[in-house]
Amino acid sequence: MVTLKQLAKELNVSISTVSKALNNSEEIGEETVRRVKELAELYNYTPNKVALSLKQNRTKTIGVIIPDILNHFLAKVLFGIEREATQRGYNIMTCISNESLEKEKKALEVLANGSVDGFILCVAEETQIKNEVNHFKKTMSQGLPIVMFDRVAHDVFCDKVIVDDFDATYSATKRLLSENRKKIAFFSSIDDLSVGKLREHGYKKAILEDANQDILLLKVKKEDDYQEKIEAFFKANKNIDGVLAADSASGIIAVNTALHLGLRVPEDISVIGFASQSVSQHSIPKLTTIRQHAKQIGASAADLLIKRLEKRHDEELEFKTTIVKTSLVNNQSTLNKII
Amino acid sequence: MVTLKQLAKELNVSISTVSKALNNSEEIGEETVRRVKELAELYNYTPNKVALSLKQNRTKTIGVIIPDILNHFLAKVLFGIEREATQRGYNIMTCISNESLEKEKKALEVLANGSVDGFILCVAEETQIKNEVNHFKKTMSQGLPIVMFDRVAHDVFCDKVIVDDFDATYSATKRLLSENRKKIAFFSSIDDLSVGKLREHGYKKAILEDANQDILLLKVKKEDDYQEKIEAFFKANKNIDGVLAADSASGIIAVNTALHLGLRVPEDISVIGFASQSVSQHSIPKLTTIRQHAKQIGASAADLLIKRLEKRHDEELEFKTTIVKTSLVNNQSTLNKII
DNA sequence: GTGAAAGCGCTAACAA
DNA sequence: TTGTTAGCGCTTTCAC
Repeated sequence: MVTLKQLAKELNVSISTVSKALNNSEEIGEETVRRVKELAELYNYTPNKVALSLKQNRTKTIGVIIPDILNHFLAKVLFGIEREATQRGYNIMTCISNESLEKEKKALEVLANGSVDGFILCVAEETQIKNEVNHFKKTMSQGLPIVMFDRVAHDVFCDKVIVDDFDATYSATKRLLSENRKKIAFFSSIDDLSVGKLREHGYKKAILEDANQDILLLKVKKEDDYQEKIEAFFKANKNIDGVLAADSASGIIAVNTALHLGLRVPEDISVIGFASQSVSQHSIPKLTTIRQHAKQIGASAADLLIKRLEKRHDEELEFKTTIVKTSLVNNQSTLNKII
Repeated sequence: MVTLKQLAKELNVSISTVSKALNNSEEIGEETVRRVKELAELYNYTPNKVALSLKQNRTKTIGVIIPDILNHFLAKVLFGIEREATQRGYNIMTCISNESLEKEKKALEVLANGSVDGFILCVAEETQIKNEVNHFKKTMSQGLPIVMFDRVAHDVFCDKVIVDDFDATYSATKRLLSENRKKIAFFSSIDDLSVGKLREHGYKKAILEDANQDILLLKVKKEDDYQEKIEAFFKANKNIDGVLAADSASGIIAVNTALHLGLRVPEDISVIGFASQSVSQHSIPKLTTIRQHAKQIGASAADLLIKRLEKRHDEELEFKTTIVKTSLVNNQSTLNKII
């Protein structure tokens, strides 16, 4: 990499003259500016990012901590973050916590040494289970803002971007009820997560308060064979005519299992799941899905953080919680709406 | 962040003493070392990463350029890269090229200003179509090593990690032939990619040279409705009894479509696809899949790059191409092997 | 055993 | 209009 020093030497001017010329300072003569810019162009000069960061005490880099990059929703949020950040001149450093509290702490520490200006993160499962928040507070007290998305720690005051999980499953369940379904089950492999709990509550509210039916839960563990579990559940609970699936896999597998058992979808049984567009094609009929608008969640999170990073120092900025509404994409695993 | 300066002031010693004490230099007295370390501990001192980078002229950061983070295979490679890098004390800056040559160039430029010590990347689709390689060469000539994985540019001399795509589809096709299949089709939505071409060649070789059957290709575009296309293809080409799917979606959809059309899988038709473990569960029977060991690909790529970054300056290191062998996971969408 | 000083590449206040 | 200087935080050589 060519430096200001080298340009200065070659042009027989001082370093600061070169610097000012390149930054279009009014101070420098037209002719000099021209000469400097020409040589800079020729040598493909770009300011050294590290030196700039040191000088300006900010890196224009955002630390992103994701629990699981293989989760399609989280990957999509990352995509949204990256796009928004890039557009606004920020880079992202990505760490994967693997749902582990220890790794999450480590990632915060490693990046809080001047590498990044702030964090966007989704709280790890273990962290949520243990309800640990000190590492977040500590990081923020060091002057590094945090934006949490999807799974958030309620006891931490920071910007947040969340999904209306409760409303989403509440309305989806009502949707199944409007098809006159009498025995609606709820499948989940994420009942340890804050969002998993919210989704379950939405279902329960609709079932108990609006329909006076019984709750019917299937909780699957990540290491289970979903197909086996779901098939066994269908066999143990006859006449299930509706399924609401809280995670991305069990909706598709529910449809395929129902078909496998000779049921007609959606005539005999109606299924709604949380899934991406691509995964919703993995069943015939295609799965009716709750879309979370992951990209927009990512973009909003990046926007909130960058706004905070770029506010004037004297300016106060209240912590904000943005709710990104889900939408229901009607495919063929449900009937046309009746009510 | 507390700095050496502040510690020095508080301890009434010089900055260099503090620095040396913290770095366990022999020069400094035992007692001083103790005092310094105590205060550093108390204030939670960590060296400023940016200052270190500037001083040492290396960032311990790897730039990763991924064409599509929503592609499960690529996300998994990223996972492997991140893990290996973290273990070895490196951070990663992630950019997404979105399969665009322009963005790929931009990402290289943006990060080649001192932000990273080297790159790991998978060539964008547009770049492969236009066969453009100058931006890679330019980056390398600036002293930034590149490691390419999966889709590589053959005209660029650098470290590479690739999959044995040709062998994988060749053997998979032979596997179908060994089940005595007489009409084997090849589904692909990635025939623009280097790996897509290799996979097609592997299939063709087995069909033409080993079986003397006819080639039967279905090429799907990303924006197509896969279900429609595949169903139409099955209807237009009766008696297909084997499918080899080159991308991650069409295998699953092939199984589900076959079932939907009343065929028995694997009795009437046998299907093999490229897919992850989780996606292979999206059909009943589960899809027999070619596993690419994405995590290991990522880990190998990171290893190659870090080795190069950490070699002594006088040391020569030849460019290396690592081939990560695929393996076939036998699920129930194929018969038990006959031959 | 400890400290002063230089320097990594850059910007900006101040001097000329 | 241009140059000198200080300083961001750190390591390291060289004096003391």
